[in-house]
Amino acid sequence: MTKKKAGKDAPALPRNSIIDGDCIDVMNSLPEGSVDLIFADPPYNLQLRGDLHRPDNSKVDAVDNDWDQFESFKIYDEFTRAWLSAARRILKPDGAIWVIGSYHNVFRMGAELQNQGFWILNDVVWRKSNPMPNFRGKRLTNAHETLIWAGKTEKSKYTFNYEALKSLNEGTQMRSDWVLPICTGHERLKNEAGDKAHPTQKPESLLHRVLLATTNPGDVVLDPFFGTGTTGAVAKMLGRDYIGIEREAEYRAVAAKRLANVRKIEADALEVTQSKRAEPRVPFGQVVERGMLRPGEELWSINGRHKAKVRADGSLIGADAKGSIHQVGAACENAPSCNGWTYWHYRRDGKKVPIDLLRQQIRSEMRAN
Amino acid sequence: MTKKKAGKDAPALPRNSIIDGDCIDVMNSLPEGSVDLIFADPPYNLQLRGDLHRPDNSKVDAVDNDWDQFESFKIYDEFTRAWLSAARRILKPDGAIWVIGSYHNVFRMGAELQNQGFWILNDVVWRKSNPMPNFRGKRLTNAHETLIWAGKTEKSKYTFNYEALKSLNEGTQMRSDWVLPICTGHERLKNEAGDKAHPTQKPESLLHRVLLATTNPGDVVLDPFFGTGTTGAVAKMLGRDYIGIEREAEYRAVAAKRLANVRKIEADALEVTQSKRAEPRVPFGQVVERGMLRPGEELWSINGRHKAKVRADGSLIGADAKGSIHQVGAACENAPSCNGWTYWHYRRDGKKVPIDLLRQQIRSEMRAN
DNA sequence: CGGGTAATTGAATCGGATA
DNA sequence: CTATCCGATTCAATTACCC
Repeated sequence: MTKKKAGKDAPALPRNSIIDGDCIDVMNSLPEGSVDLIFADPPYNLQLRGDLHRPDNSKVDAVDNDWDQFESFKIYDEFTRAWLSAARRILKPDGAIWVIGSYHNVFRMGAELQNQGFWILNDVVWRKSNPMPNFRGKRLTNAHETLIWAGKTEKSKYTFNYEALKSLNEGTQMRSDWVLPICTGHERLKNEAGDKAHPTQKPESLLHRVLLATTNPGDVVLDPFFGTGTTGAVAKMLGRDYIGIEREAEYRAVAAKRLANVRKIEADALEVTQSKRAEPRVPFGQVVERGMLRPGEELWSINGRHKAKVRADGSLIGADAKGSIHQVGAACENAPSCNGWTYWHYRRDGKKVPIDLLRQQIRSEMRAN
Repeated sequence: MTKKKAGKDAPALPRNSIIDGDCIDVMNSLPEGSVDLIFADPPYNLQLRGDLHRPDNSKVDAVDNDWDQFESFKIYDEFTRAWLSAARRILKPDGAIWVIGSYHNVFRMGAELQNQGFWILNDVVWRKSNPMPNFRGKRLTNAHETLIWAGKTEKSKYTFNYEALKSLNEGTQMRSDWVLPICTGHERLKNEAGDKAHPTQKPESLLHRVLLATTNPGDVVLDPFFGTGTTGAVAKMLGRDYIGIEREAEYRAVAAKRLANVRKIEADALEVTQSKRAEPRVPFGQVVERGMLRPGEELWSINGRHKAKVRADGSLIGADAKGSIHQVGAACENAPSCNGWTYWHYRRDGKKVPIDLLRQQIRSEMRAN
């Protein structure tokens, strides 16, 4: 009989399977110290009040599932403590965990990770390239989610494939902010009725980066909130073993079907070609924020016939119009449109300088990283 | 004895000054409910070791081997609880707070904000365009810090200059991820020895965006960890009043010198793009009263599919409904609500004109008095 | 099949004044 | 406190539809 770390009733690790049940119970039944990586996307505990409509009067399909309802922060904290503790037990000593959340829950998860002795390695920001806007104009567009990457302990010799991520990032060090689109189109799984199969399906690109960065082929990746199985699909594709835990039969069915169709990809095909980065858009407001032009300063038109004053919010106020550098320029010239960047000039040392020079300066700083 | 909100020893609010002392003591001495906005950049865990006392008042030794991680968090949490509680007391009912931190402390601050009843409005990622690289290649480049923006309570009617931020972003609404460079160059304050005057000086561009977004001219902005006074400098420049609390004499001296040299920008450059919500309300009945539309005249929906007749009391009567311009519009579109001003059009010279034009005319007459 | 336009949709803590 | 009414408010990406 082989020596094993778990109690005698602990089953062998059920690699590449989807387990039915509550994730805390299931994890407690698995052998201690047996999993290389855990990726967890738990309920966010959104506290939505009424309905929300878009400006075109269509209704936003909210996440109102029972599994996201908690009575209080205290109840949510107890839930977090329980599943994180169960997750920690089954991690190998050099194992690591990723959790993802929004401001509703991520601070509580992060604090509890620290309380339990996990060692935070990075927090990572998933910057969504196409987030849902803020329809009422009452807050900032909620354009990101936060991931936390933590080792089981401070001493854990965690896996980090530095070079792989560097090449993913066109040869420069991967940063803690990742720009990736949300999961839409064909990748978004639908049920028979044609509706989304799961309200919060994550994009495969996100898991691809996580698993490429922090696991090796053959590693065991466990996801306690498996949903429709994005973690499993990417793990299988990348030659890692997965274990999914999911208590909703409907999600398990979708995930099982999905996983059956996933092909492991060849090692040489793993290299991903990143799309070329477009020249970053620079709003004129940044020129003001950065103090390159001062609110109240005057700009002159390229022909010298018009002037306008810079305001603190990056808008201009001219003789007859106020608005963006483009709008006010167009109004001055009585033209349908105008490139404000080349139209407006400021004075330095008696010379007229196009504001586009300031934009170029910002862009070169951005490129320099 | 008159009833007042602050304790009897509470002084008047010391606007535009830098106060010497521990921020918890100082805030507790200020009048309750008197501050519009708090911006706080508290010290991190590690930096506190030499400065903090344990709950039993024994001094924490920086090189104390008994200092374990758990106790470190416990003491940091007590510190966070104390200063956040003091901050909350002096906020106006509709006040708000910003805190900034990294993964070392921001999760604990966020959780405590929620525990105390602050209502998180957004978490904001300051994405550094020029971060320090991770030299050892063991983790991701730590390229961001996290800010949390929270109202004093869920019900607080917080200030948010939506249009101004939209303007800063050249016409599209501002997102929760902000790309701004770190504080370097001539903006970075140096001491006599030529070293940086403060280890974590924040860029003015960051404060510019925060204050432009969530305060109005004349508001009181308090910073309990004032450091070299970036919050005060930007507040003064933008015509807001500041209160800085700082216990290190060296930082206070640098901040005082800095603030003396800050010029407030002119009032007209401070004006910011206004929301339509600020415009005075015009009842549709005024349009009829003033004879701009005659009772009996027909209006057409924006899509041309519905019509309705104007009645003498400023209500409409359509095919299936009667009532206000908004109610009849909503009924026509089978929508939960409708802005009748932009929905309904009248005919002049064969052209369809939105009735909102008539409202604008009335408003401009009101402005002219 | 192509090209252009319209429609759909996404982890959302999304009013405020007046009676 | 609740109920009612006015009226302000969206970005990127994909898919569907039409000619």
